[in-house]
Amino acid sequence: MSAPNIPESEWSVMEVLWDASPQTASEVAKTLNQRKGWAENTVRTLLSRLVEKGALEIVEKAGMPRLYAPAVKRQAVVKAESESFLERIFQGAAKPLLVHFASNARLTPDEVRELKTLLDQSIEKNNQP
Amino acid sequence: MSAPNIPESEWSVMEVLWDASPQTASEVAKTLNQRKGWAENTVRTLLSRLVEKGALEIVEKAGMPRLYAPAVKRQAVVKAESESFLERIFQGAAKPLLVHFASNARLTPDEVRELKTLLDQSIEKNNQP
DNA sequence: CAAGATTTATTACAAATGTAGTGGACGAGC
DNA sequence: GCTCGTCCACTACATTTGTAATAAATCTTG
Repeated sequence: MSAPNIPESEWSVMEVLWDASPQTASEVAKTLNQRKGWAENTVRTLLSRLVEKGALEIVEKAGMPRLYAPAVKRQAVVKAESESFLERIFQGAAKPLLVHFASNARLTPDEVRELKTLLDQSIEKNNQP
Repeated sequence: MSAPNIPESEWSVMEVLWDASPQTASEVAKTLNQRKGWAENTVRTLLSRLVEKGALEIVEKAGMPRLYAPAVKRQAVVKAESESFLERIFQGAAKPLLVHFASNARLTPDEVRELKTLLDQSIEKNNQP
């Protein structure tokens, strides 16, 4: 089951908790009420669904409201989502994807330099698998 | 409404028609039956939904089965999906996305060269907007 | 033209998603 | 102890998606 599937609105909840955790439901709700105008119960529902699918975990504290925290690393979910996106839209071919984003991105010269370095490293890695 | 939202299974249908069009429903169905094992009616349903949302158009021919053809360019939909993905997963920041895919991709030296060239061009473009 | 084959339209139905409302449990004050 | 505000669990309900089946219209062919 590795990285769970996280639809858009649940993703917003994860963001909040990846930013800072653990938090209580009402803290998360407050944030998302401001950001998205969502009702408290909406956020609570999303929290529950995320717990069910193993993306969040609950920290119980005697007498205190529960605290929620990510059970999966952002990195891992980003990776999974990225792979599925790559598969879906670019048939798994990374190059066209990179071409697409490289052509459309507005990057600073520094960023370009960094990326070029990364690309070079990716070759080296390929040579010693 | 520019580029319509196209979920995964509908995307498979689009692929078939972007590859070659126009085609009849049963032609598309035959292809997808092989690729995915889908029933004819499943494909017909997806075709209808895609017509409804304006992603496909029907070419009526007197006495002949209808032909379906894309009403939106692959390019355009790829662009829209890419933007939404970038927004959703990488908060709209192209660099982290590129870093992610550049680090994980297995690219040939030729591909790397090509991408580096593209990156350089992206800078030039930035300098004369 | 009747019967079967093909095409099209309508309907089905469960799971997932977006977005809450209701009602009960529990602790803080009056 | 009763009342009010929180917190939590359960329920709700429309849409979208995945995956078809059924029925109606039409074409083909004996």
